Amino acid sequence: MSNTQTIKAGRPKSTEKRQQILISAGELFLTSGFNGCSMEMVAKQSGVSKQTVYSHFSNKEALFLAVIEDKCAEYQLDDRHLEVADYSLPQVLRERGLQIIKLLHDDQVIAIYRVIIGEVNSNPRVAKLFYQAGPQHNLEYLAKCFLSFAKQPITEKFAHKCAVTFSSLLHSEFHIKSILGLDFALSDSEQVAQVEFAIQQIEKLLESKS
Amino acid sequence: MSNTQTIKAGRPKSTEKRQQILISAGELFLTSGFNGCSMEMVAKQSGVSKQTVYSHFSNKEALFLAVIEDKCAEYQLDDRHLEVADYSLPQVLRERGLQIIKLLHDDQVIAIYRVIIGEVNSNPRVAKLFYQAGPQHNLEYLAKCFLSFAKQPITEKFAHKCAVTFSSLLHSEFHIKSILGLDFALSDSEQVAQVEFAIQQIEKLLESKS
DNA sequence: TAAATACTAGACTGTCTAGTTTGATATATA
DNA sequence: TATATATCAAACTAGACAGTCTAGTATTTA
Repeated sequence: MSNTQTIKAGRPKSTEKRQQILISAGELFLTSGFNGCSMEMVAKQSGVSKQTVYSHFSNKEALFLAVIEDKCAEYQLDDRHLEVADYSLPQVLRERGLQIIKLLHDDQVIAIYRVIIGEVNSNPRVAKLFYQAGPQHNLEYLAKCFLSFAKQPITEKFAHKCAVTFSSLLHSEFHIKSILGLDFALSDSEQVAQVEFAIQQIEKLLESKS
Repeated sequence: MSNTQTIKAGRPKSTEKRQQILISAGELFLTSGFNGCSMEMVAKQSGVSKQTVYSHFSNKEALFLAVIEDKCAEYQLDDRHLEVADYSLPQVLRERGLQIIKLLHDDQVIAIYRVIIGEVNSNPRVAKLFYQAGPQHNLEYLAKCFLSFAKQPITEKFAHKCAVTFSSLLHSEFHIKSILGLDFALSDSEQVAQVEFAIQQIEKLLESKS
């Protein structure tokens, strides 16, 4: 294999400019949507010429994809519960559950959902990428937690069922409301209550299986 | 009050044409999105001149709103369980639950979610209208069913909690997957199993309260 | 210094589309 | 029949925007 950082003659592309373009495009895409923002606006907001935008990203779709990849990385939750041996299942669910609810309350995250859904027809690949990096990864992680921390040994399939159920109960009704731009925000105490409720329901599910 | 069907001189607008425009615009909006279809395309597909489209709907947004209102009416579920006295709660939930899951599997319904979410920024009013006519109405109806058919008397608040929980369990993970354009479809037997699972969980919830 | 590439500013092309206008024809009421 | 409105077809306006091109300047390696 050749060097990934191929040495080229001439002036190198500025990574700062690339980063600035990604940041500005992120802001614009997430507030105005894919169609609602032009390459002109991206260039202006990043303090860069239009040609520079095109030199870093071959077209608008490529820029969109890069922005979404960037956002997925930025909003990745820590997957560190599995490494701590002396956690109990409720503790893990309590912590992770609250993290998830907080994430779903973030304006940027809601905007990502919205803009990706708005582009499903023209950019199905982006939707898949987002789903895998976000919701799916999260479900798989929850399933692993159930497998590791359940008192009774359980099957992978049942662990996944628990993960989906827990996740559904967390999302409750507020998630779709948030995406639809309606009033939805839970207060801090409501968020905690929602997590506790989900944990209770999951414990009943686990009991009925043992 | 004056007559709603005000008599006007001259040739009256054709209700058939109006209907045909609504149908064609519906197809186009739902398959290509709001930005993905032009008034030109709507006119052509309805076999009508562009001017006629504008004579029935003052602009593209008004047409969009009319289309969504139309679709909301078209996909309204029957609210007839409440009128039947000798239903049991599980029976009601079984029937209504399956109706809901079937509805969420309908391509048109999924497309409606998608196009409305894609237009939230520019048309928040449409999103609200849709939510009220669809998800919210459904939750309220479920809550009424819980109030009417629960064996033990329950509070309105708890009935609502049951409705939201039942609904969340039905939507499970497949709803967001469907909106994101990913593989999601449950087989008939999986649909039934999902409903039964939700009912079981709800019964546990009701027991723990009594 | 020479060759190569990045970057800028701005003009430019080609296309698309919401909405209007026009002038002719059709269909309703009185 | 006279009048009012609907409908059609087609041209038109006005603006937006993705992507290209140009010509000059800046920065890098060899």
